[in-house]
Amino acid sequence: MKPILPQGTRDFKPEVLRRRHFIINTIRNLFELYGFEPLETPALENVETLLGKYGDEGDKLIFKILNNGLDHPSKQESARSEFEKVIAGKTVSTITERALRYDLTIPFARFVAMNYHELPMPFKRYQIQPVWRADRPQKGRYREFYQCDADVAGTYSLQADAELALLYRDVFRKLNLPVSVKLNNRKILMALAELTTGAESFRPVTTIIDKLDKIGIEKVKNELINAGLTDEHIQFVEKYLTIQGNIREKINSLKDLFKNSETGLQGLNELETIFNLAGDDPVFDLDTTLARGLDYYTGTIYEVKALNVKMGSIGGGGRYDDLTGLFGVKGVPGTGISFGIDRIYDVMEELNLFTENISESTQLIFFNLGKEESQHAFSLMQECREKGISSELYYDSVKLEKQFKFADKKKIPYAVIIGSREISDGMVKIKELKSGEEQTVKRNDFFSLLEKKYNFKDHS
RNA sequence: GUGGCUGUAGCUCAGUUGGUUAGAGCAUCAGAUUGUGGUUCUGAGGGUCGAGGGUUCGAGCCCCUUUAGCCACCCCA
Repeated sequence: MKPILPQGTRDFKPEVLRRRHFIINTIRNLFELYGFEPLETPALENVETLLGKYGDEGDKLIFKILNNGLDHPSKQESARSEFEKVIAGKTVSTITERALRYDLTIPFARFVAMNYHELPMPFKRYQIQPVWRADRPQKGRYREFYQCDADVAGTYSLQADAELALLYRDVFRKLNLPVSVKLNNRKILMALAELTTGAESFRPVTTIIDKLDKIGIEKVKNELINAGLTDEHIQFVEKYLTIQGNIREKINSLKDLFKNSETGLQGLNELETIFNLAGDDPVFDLDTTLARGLDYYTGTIYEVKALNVKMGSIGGGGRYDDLTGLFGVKGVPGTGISFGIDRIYDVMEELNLFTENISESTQLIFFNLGKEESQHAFSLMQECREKGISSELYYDSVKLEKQFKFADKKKIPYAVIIGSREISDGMVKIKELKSGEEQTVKRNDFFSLLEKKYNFKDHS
């Protein structure tokens, strides 16, 4: 049979994985620095846990798992009739009762609801795991991809929101990736709906204005007309969308625009508090067009866009005042962000931001020049390993061309050569493979040379 | 779910208006050469042209179906 991957999934080769680990480690270290604790949840959740949490579109994209044992004779009859309901678009627990995780937030909410009384509150957790969506793959979109989430449960404090904004800033600063971290507040969007066609039109109006950067102001206005907004309303929306200036100026203009809306002013005060805490930084921006799709956001919303590259958002998140209500625990607010490391990887690859040494693993390769020679090499290699220097000895005594090529493929920076001549002289030869430069030293001086010239540290 | 583009050697790709035995570079393997050393030279293996059907004397090339990948829409990380 042909070896083949399911659509939208990927194998990660060593050099790719090293780069992914570099991104993940950067994020994880900062999560820890900010006081978040690790959590993992199962790949599988019960279907009911996930359904209805992501809107109608989201429900369609959840991978559902067929129950086992449907072929059992005693079940065949009911399975057949229940399957009719599946065809009709319903989800039936006798056919499917488990599904693959769609994001990390709902499983987190489920976890908090289940463990509320044992957890330190507020609970700050981070989670780095794959999620699955039955979307059609395209650029920057996979059916299996990783999310790195940091969420805070159990506080209304805007300090948490400010921390998350700073976390975004720090991660992308550390990755050397130019981005814009955009913030907005759902309350402002709610006020906008209230001041035009009423609160119930919140969703259609926000989805339309969210498209502004994609389709332009004229098409947005057309769609708003179709949605039933009057000329007066549209004038107001246009004013809102075209507010210019730095963050402070934008907030002031918006305060003026929403002076009659308590909700709007509240959202603006929240944003002001967050920006004051987070401090001035050109990465931050107040983006009035930012809406975000997920239904549960109620306050701050975030989105991260990579600069100078054509790619959807590489991070997003927001505040949700009722995180666990759906699971029966009331009054637990949450706020959180997510990093899409697959897209971050793609962007960094496109911008050539990975440094060469990321893919280095083994630092020293000992060439195998024969039975007796390799015995000397083996014992010196073990000394290297004891000193914490990652090293290996080529297993077979094959021609050097092969051993060089092996070293090249594994991106090993240095080769150690111990041939018969070196043995009889009590010497060791070390060669920097990139430059071809080589140096022969007494075996006793080997480690001091490594330390001095090649900057190897003794980690033992 | 809807639409567009693409599938030729392990990889990147040529392949003329349909015409004999489908090519190149890289990679792989073998040999020669090198002061035991990434070079160079010589040679070899490797293909159901994504799959199935059709048109034709004849299809890698034209038509239909199907599948996979990419891209766009929807939505999103």
